[in-house]
Amino acid sequence: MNKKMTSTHALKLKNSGVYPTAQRLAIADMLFDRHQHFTADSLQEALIFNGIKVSKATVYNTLKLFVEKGLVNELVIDSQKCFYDTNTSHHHHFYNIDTGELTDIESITPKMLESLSIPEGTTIDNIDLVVRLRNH
Amino acid sequence: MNKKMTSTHALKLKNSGVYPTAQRLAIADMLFDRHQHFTADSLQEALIFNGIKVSKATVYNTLKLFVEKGLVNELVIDSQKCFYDTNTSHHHHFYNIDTGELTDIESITPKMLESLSIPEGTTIDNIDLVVRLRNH
DNA sequence: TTTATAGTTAGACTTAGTCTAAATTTAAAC
DNA sequence: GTTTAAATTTAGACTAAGTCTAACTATAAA
Repeated sequence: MNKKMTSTHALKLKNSGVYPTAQRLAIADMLFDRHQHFTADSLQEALIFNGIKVSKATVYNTLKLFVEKGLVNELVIDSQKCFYDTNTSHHHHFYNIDTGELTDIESITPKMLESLSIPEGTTIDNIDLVVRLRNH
Repeated sequence: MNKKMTSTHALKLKNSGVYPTAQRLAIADMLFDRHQHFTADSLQEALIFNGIKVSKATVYNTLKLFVEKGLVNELVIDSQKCFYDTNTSHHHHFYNIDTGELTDIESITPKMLESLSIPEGTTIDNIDLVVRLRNH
């Protein structure tokens, strides 16, 4: 498993113009095998749990770099901490404020918004739509 | 101006089940005369600028209370700080990540999303749609 | 007036994230 | 292989937003 995966990830980094250092590869290995949501903190914990020691500064630097290069997306879901998503396709989110659970709403269209079907046992607290602009 | 306004705001607080203390009224006077976007910090600065001394704890407590009572809305626009909005009607936002400018998109319908007209001189960086759920 | 309750306060504390300057790694040149 | 230069990583100090606590103050009710 590891040999092949690692080289795949190394290639993925190189193709995005990211020099594949040991730490970046360790982080890529943690993230890119499946789509997932995580925070800087949860990522570092997972690394440490797997015996990989990476400093906080490197975790933050690497995430910033991966976001710049389009390898992960930044999610503004909570005002207190930043979430990341390895699913970089255009999609949206359910966020359960009681459980903290974050799940994808794949390929929503404006029409679907009208009759959005939500997970069982939950009610909508609010819907936030934020259009982030840049000056050009 | 002040006598009438103050009593209007006192009434507004009472109607929402908020006991109108001096500090809460001072905050209500700052906020409710017009719809506006603000942070806990900018609110406290504005109060101090107007010679009204209110502690940080009270600013946070009061905002939490006002949110609970539906007098202001909490906006998750930025992962670093919480924005508030005195416009509690259902609407969405443009957020200019270069200037920090936050403006309303009033009464957007799913259909309007398809052909959203954005402010001159800007491009869309991303659109985040978050559906916040509660367990019931 | 007293007493109980609610609200306010300063400042210590927490948490997420940034910054800095030194140490390490790597690539390239010799 | 060594040396050198550039990029990366690191620990830990620092910042900013927000929470907590325990003392103090104001208010309401008896």
